[in-house]
Amino acid sequence: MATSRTLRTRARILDAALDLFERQGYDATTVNQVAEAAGVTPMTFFRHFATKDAVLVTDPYDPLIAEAVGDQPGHLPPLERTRRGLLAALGDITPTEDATARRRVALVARSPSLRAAVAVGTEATQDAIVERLVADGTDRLDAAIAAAACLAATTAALLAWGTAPDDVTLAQLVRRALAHLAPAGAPS
Amino acid sequence: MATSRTLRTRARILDAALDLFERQGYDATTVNQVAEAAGVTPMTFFRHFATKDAVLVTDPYDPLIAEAVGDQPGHLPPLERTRRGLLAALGDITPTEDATARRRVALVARSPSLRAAVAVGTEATQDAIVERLVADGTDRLDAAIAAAACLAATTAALLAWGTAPDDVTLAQLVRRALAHLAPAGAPS
DNA sequence: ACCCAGAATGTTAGTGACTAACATTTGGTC
DNA sequence: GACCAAATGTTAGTCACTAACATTCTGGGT
Repeated sequence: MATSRTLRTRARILDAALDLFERQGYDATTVNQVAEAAGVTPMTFFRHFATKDAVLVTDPYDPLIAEAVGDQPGHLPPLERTRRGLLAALGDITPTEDATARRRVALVARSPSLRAAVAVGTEATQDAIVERLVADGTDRLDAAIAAAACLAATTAALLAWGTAPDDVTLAQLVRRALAHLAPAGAPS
Repeated sequence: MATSRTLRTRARILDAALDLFERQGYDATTVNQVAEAAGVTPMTFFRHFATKDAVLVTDPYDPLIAEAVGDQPGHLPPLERTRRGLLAALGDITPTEDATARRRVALVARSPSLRAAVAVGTEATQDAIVERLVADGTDRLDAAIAAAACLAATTAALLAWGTAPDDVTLAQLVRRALAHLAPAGAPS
């Protein structure tokens, strides 16, 4: 298969980008610099990552999250249903698979333009949740409000994790964030 | 004073932009087109609006909101304090001052790139709230979570308002959004 | 009416993210 | 060793945005 070469190139670009972004800042680093450091043409960079920020911002979790929300009891109000769904999907997440996750999040936390990119990505997740709730009869606006609030709290936790001490777990912070949205100091 | 000329030019640019954006879409419209339609140089466009999206996205409400949050009883949990503050600041808002508000919001609701710009703007509001809460002793992460959740719900209401029937009030939707975050079906 | 700062606009030239169309190389297969 | 297709390169362009400098207005004092 031809993917092995692809994967190696992609990894080289990613390494070079992470390195340069950390050393001189995201905004101060051009795609050309990253490409050159990776021994590659700028054009090739964009063939592997659709945008400059795509190197750092990726979230393929949408379908899982929407499913987890749908799995919660349908008689609950949308906010609580979403909250429990997110808790189920992310409450015990452990990004061991990707040791660079924290570096990426730390970079995102530092750059406004990157946080904007995260917001765009989050919107897709929000839409997925909304569609799932609407399918069960929830009013669209109510669903959007619930999803937006829960995801915003979760994102705040994610960004905080980027600059938190090493022994702090992402799952811990997410649980803490969602606990704030629990009905009146209620259980878990 | 020299501002009269400035205001007229700014208004011409704004009118031209709104018109073109509505007719051919935000992303499909270039700054050059807007400038030309306004009888002005692209450079002049940027002297009046720092970015292309600044024509549509502006929110000078940050200090008012932060103050309103600070005015709520300090013994309340941060989420409830923020919620009541936003309610006080926006719960009876009436954008009569600007008849184009709804057109602008409708445009924002249609374009992902514009929603990203809104997210960036909201971040400033969030920071203002967070600083105010932190000044009163709230933990920074808790403050960020509370502000993010409340503002996300509010933004969802704002975007919905853009495409809602004419007799629906922005204040109505904001109150509805924040009601979702009230502790256990509690009062107003 | 005249003049003159200073604001407002224009001009030119450039950077950086991204795209489209087409040419070239590379790696595995028969 | 020739062949096919994926991966990369090349070229040329668009668009948002910026900096430095030149020009034109506009209002206020004489």
